[in-house]
Amino acid sequence: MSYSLDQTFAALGDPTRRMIVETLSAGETRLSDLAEPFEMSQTAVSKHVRILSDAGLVEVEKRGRTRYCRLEAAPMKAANEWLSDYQKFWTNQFDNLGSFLVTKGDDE
Amino acid sequence: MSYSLDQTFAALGDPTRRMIVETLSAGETRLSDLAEPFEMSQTAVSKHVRILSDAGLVEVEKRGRTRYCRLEAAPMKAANEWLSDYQKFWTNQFDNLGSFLVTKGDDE
DNA sequence: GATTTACTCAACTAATTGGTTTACTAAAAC
DNA sequence: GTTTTAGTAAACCAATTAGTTGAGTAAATC
Repeated sequence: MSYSLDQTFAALGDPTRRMIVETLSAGETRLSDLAEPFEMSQTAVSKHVRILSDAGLVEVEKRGRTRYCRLEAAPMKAANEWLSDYQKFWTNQFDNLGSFLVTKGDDE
Repeated sequence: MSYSLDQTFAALGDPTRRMIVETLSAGETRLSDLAEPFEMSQTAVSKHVRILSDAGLVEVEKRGRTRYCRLEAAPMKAANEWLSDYQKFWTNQFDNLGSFLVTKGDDE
């Protein structure tokens, strides 16, 4: 139910794996089709998918001889929420001295 | 100006570094003070800060013999936006078949 | 039933990571 | 001016990562 932010962030810190996630956002995809666009062996892509599935970001289902992969976005929610806590630091550029506290409750 | 998502996500995929970010969100902190709560050498913490600063997440300023660290949240914005693209996959639990396209434009 | 397809598993390699210690520099304090 | 403080830099180590190849299995096709 709760996957670690460690695994989620680390899994997403690789361009191949983010590409896989992007592909899967279009819908369920066969492992071999996932691997096709990459210039690396299917074994390598399979390992990436394994890391994503260990992180809870991908579900792999075996039907016949084929592995179907689909996105499981739940862990991304936690990552997104963790990041959102820092939104105040990038929306306005405060002087990074905690001065944002003063503006708490203001409307624009 | 644009730091890589690779570096941002990878940097945040470590609990020590996320703790450092959390600490820095309270305001500028000396490197030695950052290191204090961790059960590892200051050198190790210094390396973590280096990774955060390479990722653009932390600015280090030398004043006298002391290094002052402060949060630079800008790269987190990009990471947050990347994640937000997948929000539709965790807000309602669609059957991961792209069926959300049908509901585009619905209210609630 | 032989062949092809879609994979996994195991073994290996090179590079990176996360940590250590020891030695050094530079600023501050005594 | 000696000592302490705050830090870096270099060398090292063990574990992990990102890839490879080669062999094997199980399902589909011919």
